[in-house]
Amino acid sequence: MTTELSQNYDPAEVETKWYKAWEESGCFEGNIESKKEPFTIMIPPPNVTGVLHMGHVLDNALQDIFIRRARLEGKSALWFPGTDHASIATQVKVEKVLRDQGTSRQELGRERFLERAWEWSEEHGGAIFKQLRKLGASCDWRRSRFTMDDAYQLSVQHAFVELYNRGYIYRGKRLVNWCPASQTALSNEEVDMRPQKGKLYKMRYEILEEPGRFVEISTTRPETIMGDTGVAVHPDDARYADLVGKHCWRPFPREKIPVVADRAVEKDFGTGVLKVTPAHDQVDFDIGKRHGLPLIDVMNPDGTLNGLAGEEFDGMDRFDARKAAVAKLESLNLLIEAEDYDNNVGYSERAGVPIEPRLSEQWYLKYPRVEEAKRAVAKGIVRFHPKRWEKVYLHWLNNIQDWCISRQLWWGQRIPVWYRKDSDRSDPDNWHVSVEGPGDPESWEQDEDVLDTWASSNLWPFATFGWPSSEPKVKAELDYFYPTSMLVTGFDIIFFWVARMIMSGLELTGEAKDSLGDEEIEARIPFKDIFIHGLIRDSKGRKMSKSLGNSPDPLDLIEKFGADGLRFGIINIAPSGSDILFSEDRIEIGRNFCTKLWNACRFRQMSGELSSNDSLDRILDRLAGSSLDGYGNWVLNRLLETTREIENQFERFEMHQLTHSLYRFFWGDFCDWYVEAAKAMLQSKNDPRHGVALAVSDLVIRQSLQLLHPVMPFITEELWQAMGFGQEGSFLQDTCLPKAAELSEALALRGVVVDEVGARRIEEVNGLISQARAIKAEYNVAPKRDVVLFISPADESSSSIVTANLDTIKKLAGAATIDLRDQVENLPGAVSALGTVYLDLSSAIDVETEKERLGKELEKLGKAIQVGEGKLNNDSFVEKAPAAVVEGARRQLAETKAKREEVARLLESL
RNA sequence: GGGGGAUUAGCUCAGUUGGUUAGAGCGCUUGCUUGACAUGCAAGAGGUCGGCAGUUCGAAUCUGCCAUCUCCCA
Repeated sequence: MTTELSQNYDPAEVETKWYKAWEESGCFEGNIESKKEPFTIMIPPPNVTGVLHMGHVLDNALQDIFIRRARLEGKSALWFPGTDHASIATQVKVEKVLRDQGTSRQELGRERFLERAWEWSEEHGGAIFKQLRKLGASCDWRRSRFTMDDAYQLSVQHAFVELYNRGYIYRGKRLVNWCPASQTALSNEEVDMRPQKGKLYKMRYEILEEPGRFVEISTTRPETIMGDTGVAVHPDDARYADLVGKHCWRPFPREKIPVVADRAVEKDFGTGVLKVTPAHDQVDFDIGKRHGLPLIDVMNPDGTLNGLAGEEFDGMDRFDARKAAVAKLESLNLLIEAEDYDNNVGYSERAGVPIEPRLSEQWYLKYPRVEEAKRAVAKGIVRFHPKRWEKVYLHWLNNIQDWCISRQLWWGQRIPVWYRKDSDRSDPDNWHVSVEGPGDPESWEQDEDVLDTWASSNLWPFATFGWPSSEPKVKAELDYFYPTSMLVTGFDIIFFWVARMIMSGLELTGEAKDSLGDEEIEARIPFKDIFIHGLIRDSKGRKMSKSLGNSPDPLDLIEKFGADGLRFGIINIAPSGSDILFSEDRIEIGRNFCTKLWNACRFRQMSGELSSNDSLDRILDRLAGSSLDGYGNWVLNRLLETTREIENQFERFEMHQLTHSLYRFFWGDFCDWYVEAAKAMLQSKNDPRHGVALAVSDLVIRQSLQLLHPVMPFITEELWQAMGFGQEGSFLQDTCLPKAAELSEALALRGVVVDEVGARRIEEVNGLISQARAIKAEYNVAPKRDVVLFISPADESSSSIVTANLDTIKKLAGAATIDLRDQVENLPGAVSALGTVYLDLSSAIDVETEKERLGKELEKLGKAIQVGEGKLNNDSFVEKAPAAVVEGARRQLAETKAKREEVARLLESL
């Protein structure tokens, strides 16, 4: 079943064709196959209304690579897809639409708003799945889950109730990050610190006990003066020691407030005197607590000031209030100066407005299993790749703070708590917490709030399977697929998501227990390996954003480079660092590599029959009994090396070298050297080496396609079929990728022993060819095959290698004839490990050019000899270094010396 | 203030337990329509591996200090 390859590769056609065939055949479906080892990845669920961006391309290309590799290794692979409801992000978008339509969620009411949100998510949802298919993602689409699915919501409620009953969830009144735009609390992780150009105001408050004496105070937030309930200085600050215990006048509303001493005050900041506004700042809140200062909340939920701020400020926006407060200070002659000041201000990540520390009653989660979560990573039960991210993870866990999980939003999972009607909500006696709700609903009202999105997505690895249902299917699947094999995600959500999944997995996927042993940890963790990749930025290192317009649409890139080209390109530039600088130039390599692959196969098709390719055994049998030529041996040796290299990369999760290994071997070794060398053997069908060259090519191409398939699934599938490697109705991914050791053994079984020493000699032949080409280039001789070369071999064995490969050397160096001679005079020559190669020039040689070239070479060799001799003359090197290293150095030095002698002789002869 | 990371060719980056004369892609220069491929082929220029000290027979690699940049947390 072979097809002739067209002259050009058409990704669009090939990609559509194969994705359809794959999906229809069900080959992406992950099922329990008890004889196979499971390999599971849960997709980091994208926002339901999101569209594919470059970050998704990288993240999902990586997951697909691991999943497809697992299939080739004979595992039962499951890549579980789904989407996240993205509570605040989606609500913000829907509210914007409502605003544009002249209405608001408040006007619609909860029920109708939720209808609109569902409409929105159904209308825009699923788009990203179509895009992921274009990318080639081999997810088990049948299983796709949405965090707002009924079953998933049930899991979330169950988890809440369970954690509540186990004492991890409590209600608390404290300062939260308040978003005045969305009017909800946010967790610390949802707040971005952004540098701001602001003003630092210096003002003065009069001392109550000493009329006429003032204390100078610096602040960036004069609009909160009305909430001041104290003034603080550092206890060691001699300047103000006498003031502690006295009072000063808050200018408006005029009120006496105490001066307290507290270590939280920075002596060197501003005047060293801090106004304390406990209801509007975390530090002030803590100071207020220590000194018993009252809390005065002067702000409304929407960020306007309220009546407590005084009549003139009532209803004023917080930013206007700042100006008004400054003006008022000025009019009271209390403002000393206003200087420019750069500071960091917290912004709501989603709504993009400055957050407001605000006193509020919320639900908190005291994280469960913190100790075990640390132990899981410290002991290597859960492994980060690259490893350094475990430091970031552990550092966060060591400084962990309770998590505010309630959100004053509507789009999301409603908190399963009911309060007795018309009663005090702060009193737990009036609470009902359950999945089912109270038996007499008419006497209760449900908490209006929903849960933080991450409080539902942290159950993703097991809730997707149906946890905590006791259905046999759910149990069997969890038994088989959980813990999942790995997680692939960006470093930016290690806190948001990764750590929280680990803790919830440890707490919820088994019985409630005081502490967990290592074996229990191993059974409960959500995944064993965490592959962390960087974030994609533009070529100047800026974040990709719609407003900058520096974020390319992946679908455009797919159109331009092909999905395979994009995948190869993006993986190729994704190093293990934290940022990935993207530019189109840098992924061209992917498209070019596809073209190369295509053409190499096309050349193979032109070179001979493809009729006996349909199994590895049949190809190997074609090699049985035939003696492998030098280049065949060399390229098979490189094939085995490359296969081994890639095995190691997958074992170690070091993907940054993957494309380099594949590229170097297929392009740099196979195409550039083997195919070119084989052309000599393929010239005549009567050449006994003809069949061997075809069999070697087929073996290399077959194995390469398998190795490349995880990175470039489409083109490899197309070529696999076209080259006759496939069998009717089967796909590349259903085949078994032989390991290097297995392949080597299978070859040996047929009497083909790949020999490394012989391979090294071919490297030397290549070196000689390069030298010949270099001389020709130096003399501007066109690389045609009409020159005459002379070679004087370095020794007997070199002579036989050169002789054995003479037609290849001719072909690759571009020579009509090559004569072996002992000595050659007055011709430009270059020295290689195998001997000296000379270019026969019909005209006289350019002595000056030649002198310069050889002089440079001589200098280089001289330096190398100095280094080598220095080492070997050093007794302690010879004594202490490993014998192999010393031996290597000796051999190297001898070779270099011989070369230098030869170059010196050439120079002399001029 | 606390913690992480980076610094290697013009640019973006490899360099895995320290061991030949430090590599790749892009860019640059030169020459090639060699019947697989100009999305290509060949040759070449370009680096005192941020600085200083230390450990070692041997350091881009390990340790310390310094400098610059960067990210995260407060």
